[in-house]
Amino acid sequence: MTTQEELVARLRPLGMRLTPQRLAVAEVVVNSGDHPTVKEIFERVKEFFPYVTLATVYSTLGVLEQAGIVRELPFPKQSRYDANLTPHANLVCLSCSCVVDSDVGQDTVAELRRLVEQGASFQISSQRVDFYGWCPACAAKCPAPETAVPV
Amino acid sequence: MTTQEELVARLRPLGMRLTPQRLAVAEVVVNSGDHPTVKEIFERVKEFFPYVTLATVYSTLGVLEQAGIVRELPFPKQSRYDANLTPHANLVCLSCSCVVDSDVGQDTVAELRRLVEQGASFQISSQRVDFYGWCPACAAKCPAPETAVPV
DNA sequence: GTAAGTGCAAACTCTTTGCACATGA
DNA sequence: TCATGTGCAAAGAGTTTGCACTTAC
Repeated sequence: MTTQEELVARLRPLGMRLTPQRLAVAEVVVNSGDHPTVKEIFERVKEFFPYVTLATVYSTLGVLEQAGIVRELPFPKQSRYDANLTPHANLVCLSCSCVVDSDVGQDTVAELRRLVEQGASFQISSQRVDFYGWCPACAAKCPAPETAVPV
Repeated sequence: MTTQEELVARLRPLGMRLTPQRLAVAEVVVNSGDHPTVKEIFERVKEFFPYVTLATVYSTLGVLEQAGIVRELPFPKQSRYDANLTPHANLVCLSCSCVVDSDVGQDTVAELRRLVEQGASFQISSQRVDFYGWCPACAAKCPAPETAVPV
């Protein structure tokens, strides 16, 4: 949980203008355990700023991404946003569409990054690691279908 | 390099109707070392079928994805398609936008998958691993910018 | 005070859908 | 033969842009 004060302390040095709307967008993404879609971010911000528009949300997300605070995760039809930029894996449920960070594998992702950077002579600045499948709740409900297409 | 005959042998058992357009789309994606965008696939298929439409290309890509031949890789603003469904890492250049498979790290990706599947009790059916940065050619041209946003 | 941000509306682009004609099996 | 695919056109949806008013600094 990141407080508004902590967020301000983090964003101020970046030179961006801090408006209440921007703080709200940042707070929503940073404090969302899930990886919310733009529409979800919009809805959550609207609870505090009923007149906020999608244009402002998109604009702010772009600013926050440039500042290195969040990153866009394009999915089919829409993007989600992740505030965890450290090496990790996302778990994407093909049944309920929930997306959460895996709480294991971070070291292996970091190791993979080093391996690829050296072995492929490719200068890496960031990464995205997704695993698609079924979360425990959905796996319990229904046996895995034979054919499943990633979200 | 996959020949049309090999593709037919692979697609026939899947029960899908084999039209020349579908074969052309499949051939383009399977034989593209890069991970072409829908528009690029469209343009390449048009060399052989000048009257093909984007609707047919989209439809065919959906069929091929359901059949487990290709997978969609959503990027900001557009999707690319990958015919390599085995565990591997993609290298995405933030400068020239080229996307290629890493020729190292496959074992580590597979190991990471096992690790996550066991540790997170998440039933995995597929994965996407991207590293964003600068390909050797672009890294040589320009020093890495301080701030870079993933494609 | 002024450069930059917001809300609103329109525009843009990628993707999907509906339908008549064509075709693979 | 006939269920399914194709081409064409229009619609849908996510995202971006333009602009007058507002605001952080």
